[in-house]
Amino acid sequence: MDLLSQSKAAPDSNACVVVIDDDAEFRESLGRLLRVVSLQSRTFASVADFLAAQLPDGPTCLILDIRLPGQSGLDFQRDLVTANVKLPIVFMTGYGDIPMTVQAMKGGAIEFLTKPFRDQDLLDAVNVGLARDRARRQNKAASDTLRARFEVLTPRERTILFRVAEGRLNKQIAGDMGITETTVKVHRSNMMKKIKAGSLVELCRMIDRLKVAPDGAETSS
Amino acid sequence: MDLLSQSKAAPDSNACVVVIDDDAEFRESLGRLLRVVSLQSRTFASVADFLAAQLPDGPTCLILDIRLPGQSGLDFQRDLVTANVKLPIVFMTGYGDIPMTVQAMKGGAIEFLTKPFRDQDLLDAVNVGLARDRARRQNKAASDTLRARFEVLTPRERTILFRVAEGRLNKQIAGDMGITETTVKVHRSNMMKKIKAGSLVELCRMIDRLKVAPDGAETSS
DNA sequence: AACGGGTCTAAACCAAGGTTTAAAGTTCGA
DNA sequence: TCGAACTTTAAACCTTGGTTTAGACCCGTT
Repeated sequence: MDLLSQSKAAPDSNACVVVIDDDAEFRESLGRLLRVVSLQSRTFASVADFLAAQLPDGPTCLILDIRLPGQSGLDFQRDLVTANVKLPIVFMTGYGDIPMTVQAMKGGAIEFLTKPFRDQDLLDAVNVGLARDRARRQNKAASDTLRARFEVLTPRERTILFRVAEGRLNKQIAGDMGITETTVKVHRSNMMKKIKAGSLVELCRMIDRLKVAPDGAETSS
Repeated sequence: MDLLSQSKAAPDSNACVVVIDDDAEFRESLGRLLRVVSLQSRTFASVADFLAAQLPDGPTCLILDIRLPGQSGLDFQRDLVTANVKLPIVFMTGYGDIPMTVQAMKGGAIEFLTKPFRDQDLLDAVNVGLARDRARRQNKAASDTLRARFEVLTPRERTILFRVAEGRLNKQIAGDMGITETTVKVHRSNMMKKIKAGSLVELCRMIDRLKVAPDGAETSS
């Protein structure tokens, strides 16, 4: 969102492609290819090297070789899934087989390319990956601000929030909780202000978003 | 997900596994295996044979050979995706390669098994497929009844429904449409009865479901 | 021409939501 | 112990939502 942010079509200001491959020449070749299409890239020889650096803060796509010194690409993918890190991954390999491919794709890989591959195939996959990560980040950002607002609610305000989201009336909520309707109204009013919901339907959608993405998970198309 | 898993939870009365493979002996062998775990199956030698029959009406999972007389398994998958038929597919093949695998998995396949495979691997995949189809059917059934109710709404009732779902007040809707608040209230009331929404939050969720699944699509986990 | 469905409205009424003011009890940490 | 945050309530008031009754108009079909 800066002054020069994507002049017009420019898909991203700070998108970054991370290449992990143990072949130095190949890494450089990929870096050049990406530069041609105006994509930043950072290259590493191993997973360990990548982990030693820090994650880019913009939309990111991983290009991973399957066979790597130390941890393999597939192992790394499994770790990322376990750690709930949803980086899009494009796999490359010279020595792949079908079970590896299935595992990679089940793990959510964007593409599984066998070397040698056409440059365009890689670029297409990277663009899909970046688009997916962009969408995921926007989604996550929205969920995070929502969660932050939810955190400041008092216990009473939270329970009333959920009752309201169930469609219960103030009167019913008051009965459920053993307090008066006035009190419910006060809590409800404070809750709506804190969570910045302008209407009941807005609140409803906020709640549903909170419930769907309890820890940053999401369903990308 | 073990061999006897059905005996206890009995996940389905009328689940059906459809096997399409040109090897008659193999078909029969699969049929026996499925019968052991109490799964109905129907076998076909080709896609054409399957299409000539009619789709089972319960939860279904397809087991497809890649290489088939006539249309190949991958072609058939592509057609199903195009036709928006979301049957879960488990692929089997004796002569697969990585691009095929990638295409199949991108197309939403549950599994891609290379012959020979372990019985348990197939059964696991079939159970995942059936579970997914079961969930999809439930989802679709709910969306369908909702859509049916939406269809009986008059044009006025529909526009008011959407305005309400945007969080607009009766007064604002009246202003937007150039009619009185009383009229809005009447349409709104009739609309709520016809669509069987007991509260505003219920309506809100109904609308969101209609919008998310405009033609039976859905996001399975 | 008669009928039904859809649209529109007024008037009157009741229920539910929302705000404000003012006050008081609890709990917990500084 | 003091203060801050949380919780609770009454009372009064206003807005919004929802229903009913009764009537009117338009339009297409029978």
